[in-house]
Amino acid sequence: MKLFNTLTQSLQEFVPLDDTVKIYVCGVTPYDTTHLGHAFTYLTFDTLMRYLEYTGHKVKYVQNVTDIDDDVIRKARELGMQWDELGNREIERFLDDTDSLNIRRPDVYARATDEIERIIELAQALVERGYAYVNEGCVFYDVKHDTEFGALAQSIGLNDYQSMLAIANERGNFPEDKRKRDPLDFVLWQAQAPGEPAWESPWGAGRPGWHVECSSMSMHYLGQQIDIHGGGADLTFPHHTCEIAQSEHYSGKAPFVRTWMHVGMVYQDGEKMSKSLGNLTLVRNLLKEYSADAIRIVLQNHHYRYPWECFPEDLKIAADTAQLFKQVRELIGPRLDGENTMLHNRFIAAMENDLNTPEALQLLKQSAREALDTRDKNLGAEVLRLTGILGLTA
RNA sequence: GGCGACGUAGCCAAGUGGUAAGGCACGGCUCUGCAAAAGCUGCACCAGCGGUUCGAGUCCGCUCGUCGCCUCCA
Repeated sequence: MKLFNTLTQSLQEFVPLDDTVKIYVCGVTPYDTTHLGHAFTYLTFDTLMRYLEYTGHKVKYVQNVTDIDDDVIRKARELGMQWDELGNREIERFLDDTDSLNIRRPDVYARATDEIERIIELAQALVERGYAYVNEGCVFYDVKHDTEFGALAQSIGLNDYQSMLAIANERGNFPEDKRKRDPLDFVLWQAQAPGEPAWESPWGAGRPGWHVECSSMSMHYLGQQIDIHGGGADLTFPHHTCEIAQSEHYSGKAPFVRTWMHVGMVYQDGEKMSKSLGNLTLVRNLLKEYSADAIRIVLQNHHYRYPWECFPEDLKIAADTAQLFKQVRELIGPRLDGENTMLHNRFIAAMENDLNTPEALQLLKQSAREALDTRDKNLGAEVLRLTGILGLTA
């Protein structure tokens, strides 16, 4: 199978390190509802996992939830809730929403707050090795000390350390700057602010920074080098760039991740769907009108790497496609006895080409129509078997 | 500003050097008592200019336009 690696900006033959494929995907910060963009990201990895299993791989899939973070604390205050109360509620909602879309849960759903001890250990090790420093109860990653910092950022156009530094300096208006040696430095551990939740550490009470939890959890649950690390394209920089720096200088092993996969953003009203703009299509609202299959089809009709906008018409078309597969089911019945090698091979070829689900679905739609026209039960059975790999339930 | 991506019919979109898929919308036809549904059918100077080539939507350069990233973000 060929997958596009963001780091090298090229399609590469995917070969797992050992007999279990290790996948880590950055999850949500649980302070708001699940929208179509989240669904696109997590459906992509659901589909990948199903396909890898179909082709005979064992898969271990870890997804994190950053349940302690500035946004969670802020939103909880706005709502007059405890931060963990809000987090628990939103985690439940997120899992409900993705369950409703028939997105399989990861093997490990890991919380940042369960990771505190190991995060501290990681931060401490980076201090000892000179990649991080302590100031006023905070620990910062020392970007200047790390000559390799930014390779992933470079892949999306931030060409080198110097330019990142120059840009950051231009806008040096961050309150943290006084405690940091360099504006690009990022927090591994931050000292407790009044009224905020905190954990004990060698540097006093505090809580983890944003990027460090994923390094820690990925290495803890999957090992120091993994096959695939994924997430939304907006995480490429700084989040994943920082993860590489932390992880590789902690473990002394590179690459931390063999294939970086980034999912394109979903748009609404011509702009990126985002919580701050409020232009959201919520999964739970869509589910009132459309089936899980229809929503999966809308998403899988787009290749995971490219941004797209969802129009109401696309949902109707997807609903028709879902209906088409149901008609095939009526023709075939519950047992899938026949097969069609030609369709099977073309489907596999599409999926092997960087998980090209739009092409795969196109093949299935054409074949479904043909099977209904000619009452070809072998072809129909093959269609249903393959829609099953895509996680459809017709 | 730096860097990156993209620009194919009204809309979505395939296409990775060899006569431009498909879908939606729209028009015509068939079938219908009418309509719907269904079926058939029609519908593209590939943003512009230049270059490489026997041949370019596809490769190279420039121009124009749209968008993204640059410590909120799936």
